[in-house]
Amino acid sequence: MNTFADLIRIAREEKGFFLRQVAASMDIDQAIISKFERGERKPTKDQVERFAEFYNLDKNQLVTSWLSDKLASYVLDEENGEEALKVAEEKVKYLKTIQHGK
Amino acid sequence: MNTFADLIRIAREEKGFFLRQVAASMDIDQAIISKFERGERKPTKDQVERFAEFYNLDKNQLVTSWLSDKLASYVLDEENGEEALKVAEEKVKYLKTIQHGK
DNA sequence: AAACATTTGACTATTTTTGTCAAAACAAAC
DNA sequence: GTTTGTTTTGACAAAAATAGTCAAATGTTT
Repeated sequence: MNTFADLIRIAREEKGFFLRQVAASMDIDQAIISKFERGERKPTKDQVERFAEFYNLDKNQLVTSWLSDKLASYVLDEENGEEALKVAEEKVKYLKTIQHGK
Repeated sequence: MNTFADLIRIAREEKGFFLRQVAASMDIDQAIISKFERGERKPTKDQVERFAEFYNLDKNQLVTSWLSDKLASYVLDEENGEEALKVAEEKVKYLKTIQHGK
């Protein structure tokens, strides 16, 4: 259950990069990357995919981590958050059957 | 597994109101309510709560329906949507334990 | 304290979401 | 088939949320 923030920070430290270097390579302001690594800001999906490529991380895993972070923070202060997440799963399953069988 | 749209449309029809009447009572443009009832637009949380009051519906149930709609449509076209919803549940549970024990 | 890395915060830009309005579409009655 | 009444559509404006930029502040090592 890793956060996106932890995953990219650990990946960077393992490779021994400085923020400045990653920022230059990926063409993203280093202040923003710093915020990504502390979960203060959420990247776009495109950026997530580029991080996966840059650090050679599994793309699906990283996207799932990022997306679940967003969902969790989105519903965290909602009284019905957990219940809504469960119901949403059912709705997604249902909606997908419709899409397929259209 | 009802959508917010269905719930408020059915509630209105049961009470025999016209959009115009609901719009006037709730001070929301009737075009928007029409879109709410077809799921074309999502109301704010405040509006959801006002709908619950206006139609005498269970507030928690209506909010959950609305929130799960939003989550479902949010992840519907994401490859990792369903998995992310599950992971998000775990993250929410975890984050709440932290909040409590702070 | 010098040199270098990271974090913070104020500000702007961009994107997404919401609101307004008038006209178009639909339906029933006559 | 036109009048009356309801709902839907779509173009546009307003507001809110999210993302990006930059310089200064903070932290760390030597």
